[in-house]
Amino acid sequence: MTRLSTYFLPTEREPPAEAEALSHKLMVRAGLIRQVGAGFWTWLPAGWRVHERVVQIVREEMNAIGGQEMLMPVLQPAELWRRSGRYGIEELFKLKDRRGADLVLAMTHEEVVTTHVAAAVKSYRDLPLILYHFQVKERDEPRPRAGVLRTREFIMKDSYTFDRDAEALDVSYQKHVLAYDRMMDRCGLEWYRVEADVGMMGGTGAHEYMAPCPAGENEVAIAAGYAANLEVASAEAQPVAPQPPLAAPEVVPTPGMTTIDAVASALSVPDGALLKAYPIILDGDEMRLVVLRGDHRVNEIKLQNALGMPFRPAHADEVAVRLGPPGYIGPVGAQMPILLDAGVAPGGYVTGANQADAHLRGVEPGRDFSFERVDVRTVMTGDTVNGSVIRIEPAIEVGNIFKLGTRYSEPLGARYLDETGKEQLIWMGCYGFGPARAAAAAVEQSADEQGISWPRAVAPFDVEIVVVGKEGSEERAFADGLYGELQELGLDVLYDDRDAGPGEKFTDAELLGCPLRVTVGRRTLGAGEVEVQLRRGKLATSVLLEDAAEEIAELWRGLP
RNA sequence: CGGGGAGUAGCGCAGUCUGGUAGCGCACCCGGCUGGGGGCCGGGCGGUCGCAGGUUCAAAUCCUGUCUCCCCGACCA
Repeated sequence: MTRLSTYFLPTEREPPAEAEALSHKLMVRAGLIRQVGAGFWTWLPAGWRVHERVVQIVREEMNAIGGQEMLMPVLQPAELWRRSGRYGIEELFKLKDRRGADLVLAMTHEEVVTTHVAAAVKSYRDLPLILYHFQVKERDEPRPRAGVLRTREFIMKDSYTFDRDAEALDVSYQKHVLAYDRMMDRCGLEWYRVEADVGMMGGTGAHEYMAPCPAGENEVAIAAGYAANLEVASAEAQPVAPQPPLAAPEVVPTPGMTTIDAVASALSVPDGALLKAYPIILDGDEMRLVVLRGDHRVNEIKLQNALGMPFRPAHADEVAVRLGPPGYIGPVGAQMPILLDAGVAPGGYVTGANQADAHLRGVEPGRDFSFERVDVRTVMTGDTVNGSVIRIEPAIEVGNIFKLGTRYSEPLGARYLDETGKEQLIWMGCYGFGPARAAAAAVEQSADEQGISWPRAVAPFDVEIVVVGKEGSEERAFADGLYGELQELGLDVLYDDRDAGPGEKFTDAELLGCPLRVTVGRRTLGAGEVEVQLRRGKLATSVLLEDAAEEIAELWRGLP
């Protein structure tokens, strides 16, 4: 029953005052979603249709690679999470039942699915497996934001693969690459598959599926043939003008100049002619000096990955005691290992002199200090990969695929016997996909001044019929009939049969953004036609009354 | 967690400084006109001013506490 006169589609003329992101504003205005609390959202009927269309696409692609759909509970015993070592995670909602037993609201389902597999799988003959489900996930996010883009409760497709070894895991992973590529395409999104950080939980490889748009929370570095999350991106730095070489470093007075900017402008050299020293403390209280070009920034994720262990920036007093006055430190004479960033080309640089109010000029890496090469800087716009220039765009992470390895099979005891009767750990992968984010990304990428303009595959309805004419009129009668005919042709039709003005109906139709709008009014009816407008580009055409439904369906099939 | 902002009718807001009958636009309801881009006329409904305590003859307004929401940052296995 999708006559607008009886359908729950509360549209708003104005966006909520607190809304910032385009998708947030439009999805609320169009009557797709409503907020319940910080990070809690209701999907209204039309919004839920969008969500379910995305879900169906994901389901079909998962089934196509041999995925088996199931369902696991959100509420789980804390014990499982203690066993996997994830009970301490801040974002995990924890609660107690009436008997005082500790429970959690699951944020993903590795623990449960691995437990089942551990119990049931005995032999290499039982592998591989691809298990998945759509389920509510709960995360106590520090800061929910932007409508359904970042919420504390959301539905996610999670799949888990179980394989005999790393090579077999690669195969399962590759299947997911294929499935995910198709899901993103079918949702009508512009997207990139980017290299991603594997995070603290380890793992042996990860990609994220990113949909570029202004409201995105992630940044991706993109060049021809290259795409990576900025967190892990790597590229060639833009060169800086070489400085005249000196036989040995030379002290230059720089009173009060403790910033790159101040020193560079005092010496009339570009920022990139300086070397920046970033002192860090490792676990065992060891100090290291990370050295990179003055115009570059340390990427802490890359640095941590390069170190293979956590670190923290050194405090000012530690620097003063072990190296030199903060603001004037440098690699020359430093009594600690030096990590030199890959962005530093051979040549002479200006560095801190490890004494107050002085810098050194003509410092050459290798000649004046020894070092270990690392790649720990944040890539910038204009850097290059294989000669092509990097650009950086904000993007929404719609999905991610991740090789877990034995991270969960080990603590949860998921093992099997191989052909030789030897016990082996199962190799796992996990793969998430957020339908809500896919929907929001589609809105972000396709909206215009009038509202949403859905890709055909995820629109709440295929066609919206707008009838202009009062109850009992010839226009109404024709529109009523057309409504039925289009439905019989298999289209999802929204029929605006409200007793409202044409302006209001057109405005609402454009806000909701169904791919086709059919207008039935006296003007065209008299001419023996009805008007069909494509939401994208607002192109209007007319079709003859006799076979209007068939022609409209034909138009719809040809849409992107 | 740090910084900033906001809670008054369904939505968007004014009123708070300077205490004195709670307002505006849109939406909604009734009647009529209109019928291809939020049209017009007339008449209506709707609010414990986030919550609790305090000051006062009197509190949306002043004081104290508390809850909630938003934005920026941190964070986001």
